[in-house]
Amino acid sequence: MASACVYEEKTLIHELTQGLQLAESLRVNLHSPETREFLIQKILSIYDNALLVLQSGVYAGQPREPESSVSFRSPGSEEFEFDRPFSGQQGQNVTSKKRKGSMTLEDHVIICSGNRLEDNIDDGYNWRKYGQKDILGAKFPRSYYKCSYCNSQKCFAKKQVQRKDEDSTVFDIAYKGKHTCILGVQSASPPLSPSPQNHEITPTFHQLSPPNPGEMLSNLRANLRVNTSDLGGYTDTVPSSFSFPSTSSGLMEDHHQFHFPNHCDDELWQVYSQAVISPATPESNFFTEWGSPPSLDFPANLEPLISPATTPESNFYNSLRVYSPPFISPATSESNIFTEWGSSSSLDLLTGPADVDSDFEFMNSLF
DNA sequence: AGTATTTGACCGCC
DNA sequence: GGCGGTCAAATACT
Repeated sequence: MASACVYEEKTLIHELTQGLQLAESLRVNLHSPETREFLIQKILSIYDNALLVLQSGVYAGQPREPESSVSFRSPGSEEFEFDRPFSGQQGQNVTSKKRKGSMTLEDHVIICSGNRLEDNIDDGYNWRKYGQKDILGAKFPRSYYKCSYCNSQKCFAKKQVQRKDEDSTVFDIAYKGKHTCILGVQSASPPLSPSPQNHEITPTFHQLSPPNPGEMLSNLRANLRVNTSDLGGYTDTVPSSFSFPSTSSGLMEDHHQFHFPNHCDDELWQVYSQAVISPATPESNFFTEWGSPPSLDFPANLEPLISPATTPESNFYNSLRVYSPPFISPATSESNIFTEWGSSSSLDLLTGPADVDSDFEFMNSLF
């Protein structure tokens, strides 16, 4: 734990230092709306990351008591279990005294979705709603979803979606169980470049091994689509759906945050998505071996820049930042940014505005 | 007609 | 007994 704390401290310092630099850049670039917005988002993300590190308790040396539904556990903790179907549907926890359905295998995601409806939150999997419940003390009901392939493929992945009281544009999504379906994964990741391992989530502890970065981004590429059909109206329903692997594995509880700046109200072709995933387990040091950015086969119009976002010595998490020019070939009418990651990765993804080449170069220079 | 969603009832944990 | 999670019949949608 001591060494972990050192790493976390370095991560914090790195993040905050970067935030400082970005704030400085912001001051210099106040005149450029796009750059300004980008920098603000980056700074906010950095603060989010830093807070997550602090809140996780590992930095402070003492595990945080799980607050409400967000908690972090390591593979070594007792509550870490594998390959147990979610909920009491089968097998009903013989030993656990916990409330039915309160299994700890969860990924928690907080989504700032602008004005999107929860229906529009597309994480790449196919879900069927099977219940809705008013929760005591919550302003909005909680929706319960299960994988559409729960019957045909015995896939017991589930998720709960709850709109936040404080901010109705924010959804707290709890993923439980893991996808064992093939179709679900395939639909989530259309195989542009077929790679069998991309379409299967192996329900074993091996999921904690680092994903192949190239693979990861290949999936990302395969699912980068820009919605062109819904952008016509300056409506408040921004069509920037996104995807994330629902349950990286269900092996640990992670806390991810997604921010969806709602810019389409103002600028038609500006599609801006940013995802920040911050694994919380101190053991997430699987990616530290990424010495250099993976070689990627991105189409010319995507040409992302990839860089390790944290210092190599940081084992708390690593991020991969992907910047892509704004006009990702709109082959389909959906925006679907999908990534696949292990439990301990972090991925920043940003699709920039259309006419900001100079800003883009500037952003590139930041990393 | 087949599929998805809604919603009241039920179950089990606390 | 209260509450959260799930089931399943009814309903809506395609």
